[in-house]
Amino acid sequence: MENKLVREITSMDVDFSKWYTDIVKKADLADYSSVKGCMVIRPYGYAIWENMQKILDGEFKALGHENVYMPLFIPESLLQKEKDHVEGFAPEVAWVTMGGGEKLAERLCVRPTSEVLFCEHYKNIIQSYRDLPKLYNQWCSVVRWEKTTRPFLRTSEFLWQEGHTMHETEADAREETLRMLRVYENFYKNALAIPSVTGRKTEKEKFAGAVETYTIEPMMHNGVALQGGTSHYFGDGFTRAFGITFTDRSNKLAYPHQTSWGVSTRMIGAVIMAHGDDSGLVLPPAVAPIQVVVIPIAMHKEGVLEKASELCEQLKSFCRVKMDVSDNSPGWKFSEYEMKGVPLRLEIGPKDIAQNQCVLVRRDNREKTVVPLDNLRGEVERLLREIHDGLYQKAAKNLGEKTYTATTYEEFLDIAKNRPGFIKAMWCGDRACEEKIKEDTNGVKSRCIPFEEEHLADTCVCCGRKAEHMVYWGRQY
RNA sequence: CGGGGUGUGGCUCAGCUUGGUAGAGUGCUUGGUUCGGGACCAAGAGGCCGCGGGUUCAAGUCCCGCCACUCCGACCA
Repeated sequence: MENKLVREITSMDVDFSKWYTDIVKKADLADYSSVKGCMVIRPYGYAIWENMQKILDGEFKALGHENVYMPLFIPESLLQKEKDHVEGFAPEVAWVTMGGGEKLAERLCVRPTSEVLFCEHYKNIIQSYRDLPKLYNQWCSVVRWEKTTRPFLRTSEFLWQEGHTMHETEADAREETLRMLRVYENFYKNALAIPSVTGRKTEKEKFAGAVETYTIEPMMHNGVALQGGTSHYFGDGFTRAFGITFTDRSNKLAYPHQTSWGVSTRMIGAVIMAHGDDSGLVLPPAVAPIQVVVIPIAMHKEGVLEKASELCEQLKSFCRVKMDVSDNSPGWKFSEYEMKGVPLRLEIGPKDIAQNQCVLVRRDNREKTVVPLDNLRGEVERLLREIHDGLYQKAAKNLGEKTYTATTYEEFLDIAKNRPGFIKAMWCGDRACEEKIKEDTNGVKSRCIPFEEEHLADTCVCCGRKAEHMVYWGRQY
């Protein structure tokens, strides 16, 4: 990478946190608001979210899911129907106690997640096995009263989707749980160009009320993990608590098996921290609001604007494009769109026009390609694909290089202290070891038990007893 | 929730030690010249100095309280 061209952005090696918030602000993704812990998502940031939504929504629907909308408020009595669930969420919910100037008979919480609302509704509409599966999803915002917040990564209110499904059998529900995890994993890979470690959460880390929680854990540039999406299998715990029954194929009453799964605007944070550099944001083409920015050079010269507009029209037929005809100098524009992470820049000036060509510059590595105009579409499509692949490979390399193996506790503590990243190590299955590790390392937690475990040793890295599983460990946002 | 830091035109900050007319750079507006890596000239607009109290003839500056943001921990998607 050349010297950074944007002075205002703090270098990521100097202060990664500052670098992150600088990008959020300088790339016009979000702004602070007067509501503590809440942010304004600005048009450029929201456009990224809309692209993410569009792709995921299509995947959900292709698998038979239907979108619905549930209420914002949950009566206290409803939230309390499932014991583990309420214990998990109660500490971080916001309560409404007044309405129209009068104290409410029962206070309402602002939804932190909507399991109980879906259950209440499913109770009314499920009678027979013929009504199953029920595959609902909603796009909405939820509120969790966080103590410390950071734009996109952790805000008091955030946008997300939550899928809630009901199934006839445990096997169906378990299959759905894993199916949706795969949807997330593929989305991270194919749309966000972010590789991740996936697997099952330990008892200690799983969702409040779930039987199993599966997770996708991408690694950020600095080696810190971000819980990127989760998919839960609930068994029939909620359906029993809510009295949701159906008549099964043998004419007996049965409880359906349930799942839920969600991803949030946190994914924007993941994109920033997985791909960004000292010049700003770097967006994967699939979700970039602008995929190609057209910069006319020497706009006042005859024919330049006309040619640039013509190219713009041509590009519009197959990608998202913007032309900047503002009065700023070309150099200013180069920096501006690098800061905003636009994957490809197209420069067109008098010299190019004379030779019937233009210059394409990649955001990720600043590589310039001179392209004959006859071949513009092919080259743009090729470069966008290569940028995606390049970003994925770079992130995969980072994940590989920052994943360590520990077979002794000394080794484990040494890595945890000195090398940011994931640690693969054996574990006995005892929660006490997770707690001890977290305490001894000042914050390293189990990320997940991967689907394909390696046999690294016979004994738990922490206590020395017989090992049950291989676990990925790491710090998280 | 504990510990630190910071709040002054849109943004980045100086001024505070030692109280005495509100500053710079950048951005913005208008006009002109420029244009292949953050161009230049000229003229303008823009400030309850985070909020509230106090001390003083006089507070951006000193004292007390609060709030917000931010970093490091604890907690959590």
